[in-house]
Amino acid sequence: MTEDWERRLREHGFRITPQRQLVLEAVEHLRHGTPDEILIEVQRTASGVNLSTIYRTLEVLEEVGLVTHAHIGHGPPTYHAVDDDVHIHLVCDRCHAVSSVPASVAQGFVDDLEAQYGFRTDISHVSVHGLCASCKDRAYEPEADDEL
Amino acid sequence: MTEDWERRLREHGFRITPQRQLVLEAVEHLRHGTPDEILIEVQRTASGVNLSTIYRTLEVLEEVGLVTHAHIGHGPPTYHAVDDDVHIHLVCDRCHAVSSVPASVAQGFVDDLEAQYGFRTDISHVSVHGLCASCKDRAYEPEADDEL
DNA sequence: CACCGTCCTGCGAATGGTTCGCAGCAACGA
DNA sequence: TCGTTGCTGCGAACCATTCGCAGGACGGTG
Repeated sequence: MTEDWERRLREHGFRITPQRQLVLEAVEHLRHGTPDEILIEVQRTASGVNLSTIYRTLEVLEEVGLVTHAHIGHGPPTYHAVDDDVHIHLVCDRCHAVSSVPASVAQGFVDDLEAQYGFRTDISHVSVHGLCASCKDRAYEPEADDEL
Repeated sequence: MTEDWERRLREHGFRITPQRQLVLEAVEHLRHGTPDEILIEVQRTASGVNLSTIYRTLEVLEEVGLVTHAHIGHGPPTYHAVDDDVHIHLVCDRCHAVSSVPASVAQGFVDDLEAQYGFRTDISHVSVHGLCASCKDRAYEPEADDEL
C-alpha cells in the first residue's frame, strides 16, 4: 500500500526519495530534533547524506504538512512530526531543560487571543520561557544579586 | 541628579560610558530593536560605534536589568527596555507583522502552568506565532493548497 | 587637577548555523 | 528503456554572533 507520507509528497508534486523517507523517519524517531541531530540519525543508515539535504528536505516535509518546527531557546529550531500530540515547550532559562505539556492548558489563552485580538494562534509553535520547578525552588535569582 | 540607569550600572560594578547611554536610549526609542537596528540608531549620533560593542552593551544592560530580549520569529532577538509595559508578542507567520498585547491576557495561562507544572513563566519572553486578523480573514493557507 | 589601574571599545578574524550554485544522478511518466 | 526534470552532494557564500588584542577612556586617589 502507498504510505500516507508518499501520497502527501506526490500531491504537492514532489518526488519520493530515500533521503526524504529517512529524514521523516528520523524526525519521528527523535521526538525533538535539530537539523544537526537529524543528520546524525539519518547517517546511521545512510552515511552519505549531506546537511544541506537535511535542510532542504525538512523544508519540503514542512511544506506538505508532515513536520513542523518550533523555536526553543536561543539555539537552532527543533523539528517534530505533525502527528505527535500537539504540545507546548516549557524552556527553563536557568538549566535549559525542556519539558512538554499538552496544548490544552493554553486553550483558554488561545481562545482569548482570537476573541479579543482576532489572532489565530499556532499553539504548537509557541515556546514558553521561565523557570522550571526545580530551579525555581532551588535558588532565587543568583544573577540578580542586588541585595543580601 | 543621577539617573536610574547610571545607578544600576554602578551598583553592578560597571562604568558609565557614552556607548552604554546611547544603546539604552536607542532601545527605548525603538520600542523593539534587533542588534542591527540598534546599531543604526546609535550611529545616527555616534557613527564610530561598533557592532560588537552593541552586543556587549546589550549583554551588560540586560544583566543589570535595564533591557530584556525576546525571540520573535526566525531572525535575531529583539531587545526592549524593561520599564515598558510587560507585553506579549504576537507574530504573524504570513505577513510577519508583530503586535503586542498586554501580558494580562495570559494571566490565567501563566497561573495554570505554575499550579499544574510548577513552572514560573517569564511572560515577557514569550512570543506567540499564528495568523494575525487580516491574514486570517484575507486568505486561507495559500501555501497549503491541498484542494481546489 | 593630574595620575594610574582597569575596564571598555574598535577592529578584524573566527565561529556556528543556514543557504546557494552547480554538475551529476535518479525518479517516474511515456 | 528513454528522456525530462527534480533532487542530491559538495563546497563556497552568507549572516549573526563571539573572541582576542591593543589602544583609549572612566573614575578613584592624592
